[in-house]
Amino acid sequence: MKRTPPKDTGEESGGTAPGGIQALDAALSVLRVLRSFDGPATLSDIAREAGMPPSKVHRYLASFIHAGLAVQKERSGRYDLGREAAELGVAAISRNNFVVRASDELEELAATTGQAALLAVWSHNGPTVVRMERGPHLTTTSIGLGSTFPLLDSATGRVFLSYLPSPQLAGRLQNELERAASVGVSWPDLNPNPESVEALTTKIRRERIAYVDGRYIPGLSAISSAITNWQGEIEVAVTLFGTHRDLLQPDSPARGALIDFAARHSIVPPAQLGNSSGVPER
Amino acid sequence: MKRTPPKDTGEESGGTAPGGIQALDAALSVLRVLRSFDGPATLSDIAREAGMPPSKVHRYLASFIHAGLAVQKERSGRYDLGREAAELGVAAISRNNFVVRASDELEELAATTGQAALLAVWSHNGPTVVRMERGPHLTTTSIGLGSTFPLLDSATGRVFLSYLPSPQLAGRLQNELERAASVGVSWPDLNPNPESVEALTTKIRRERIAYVDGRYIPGLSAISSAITNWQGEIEVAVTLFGTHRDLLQPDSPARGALIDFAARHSIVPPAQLGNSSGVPER
DNA sequence: GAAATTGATTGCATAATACGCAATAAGAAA
DNA sequence: TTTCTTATTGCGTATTATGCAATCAATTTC
Repeated sequence: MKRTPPKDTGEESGGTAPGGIQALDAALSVLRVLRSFDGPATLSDIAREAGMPPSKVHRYLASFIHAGLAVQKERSGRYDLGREAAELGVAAISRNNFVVRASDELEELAATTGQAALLAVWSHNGPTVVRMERGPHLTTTSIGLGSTFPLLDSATGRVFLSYLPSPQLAGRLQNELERAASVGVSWPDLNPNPESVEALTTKIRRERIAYVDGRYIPGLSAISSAITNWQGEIEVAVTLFGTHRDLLQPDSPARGALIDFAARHSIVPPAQLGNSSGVPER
Repeated sequence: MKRTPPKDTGEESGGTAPGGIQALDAALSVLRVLRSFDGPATLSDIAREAGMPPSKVHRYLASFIHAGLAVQKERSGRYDLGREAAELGVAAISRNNFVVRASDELEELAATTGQAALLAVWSHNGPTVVRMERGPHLTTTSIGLGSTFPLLDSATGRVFLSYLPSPQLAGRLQNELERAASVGVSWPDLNPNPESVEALTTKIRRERIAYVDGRYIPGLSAISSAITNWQGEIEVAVTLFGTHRDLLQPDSPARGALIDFAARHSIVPPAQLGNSSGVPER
């Protein structure tokens, strides 16, 4: 009796793990499906979404229930995440440090993109560099640990501009807008007024990438992306910079790698918890 | 060649699930072991704790890594919980009605009290921040999503100290008591010994408010209260914090608002169902 | 209320793979 | 550089996960 061949549909969990256990891979894809529902789900819903026969899914769910990761509601018969899922997750949250985890892989990001890379967090002085990898080509730069950036005139600053709640930004943004207006500065993609700032930040959040069309530091190009938490707030900005303007091209490999890096280090919010849009109210 | 018979040692995960999948049961017991470490662990540590051969555990970990539930640190080779575990946890928390309802009104609490506000749930690493509102005045803080707190030296920790059953607290409390005693630390309202802890927790449960007389973080004051379920067990701690020490005054409006908030989000246990005092047996 | 339909759960034969064990590779210590 | 320790991988086979059908349970229809 032949087993059905593996489905060729693009599975987000990406099929089987080399050196892993196939049954476990399949089971974990079921757990992921269970997680992706907004709330309790029927066996047939789960099986349909997982692309598996209900009897197979039922056995996986039996084990998840036994382990406390899932529960079956008595009245409706629906399955939901169990207490152990919360405990596992909160343990993971308590061990998650966005800066440390991004730092662990920053060297590799710099190496594969061929750019210098930095991490910045928000501080009293604005976006502040907390970690930096020089990468293969960077020779000299004044940017180093502790460097800060303006909000409007740097890729990193624009990322914070796009994700921080207004109260945190207010004074600093106001100062920069006034300064730019008083010396008649504007950018191809930004005029120093609130409407233009709003349009730019909407674009940055949509595209998950920021840059400055023009130059912050002569001879340097930079792109930046946000690592966000489950409230949709920015935790760290990841920035690539180097001397080649092709870094700014929409199809540059580094750009894709950066967006991917930031996404891999972000924790996506579920629909219900707080900000359903994933973006702080502005 | 016979497979080794199942270990007769009392496995907390309770062996195999009727109607489940044995490999999955075993793998999930490994995941539970990984969770139980305070941080990254070596393969041999995990295998020893799980009572399994390292090669078997390695294969399970390969699948967990593939699914994003675990990561292996490049430098140390140690294994830790991954991003998918965190996202699973956030999803599971978002199905906890106590957390969801408190989250829905957290922003308002922060606004009306003028303080930053946070929600913390218990994890293996202690009280862990799962939700946070910065409020009108907080600009920078090292407290963020995923932050954990000590039991004795934080308002949030003291709330959990007052409501969690002793077995859950035992190791962590013991460590903190020993550490405080060894460096000669004490607080105006707490000496590092069990009797003093008992008196403090009784007071906290009576008043439904906890704070630290002294400072956990210099310049920050915090008060915390428990949201409890129908069995009188703590589900979430709600904490207000800010830079003004008047937050700690017994007549401060924020204090009253916090106690009211927690009470409104708690379920009063029915008097006829056991614990009429609403306190878990200690 | 009975019959039909739908969804959940379980039994069973067997194809598939999880497993133990040993070998190999990689990393750390001397 | 050598030795020791830990992590990872190969492989034969014993074990079990699986597909399919049957059974059970719940819901819907008449």
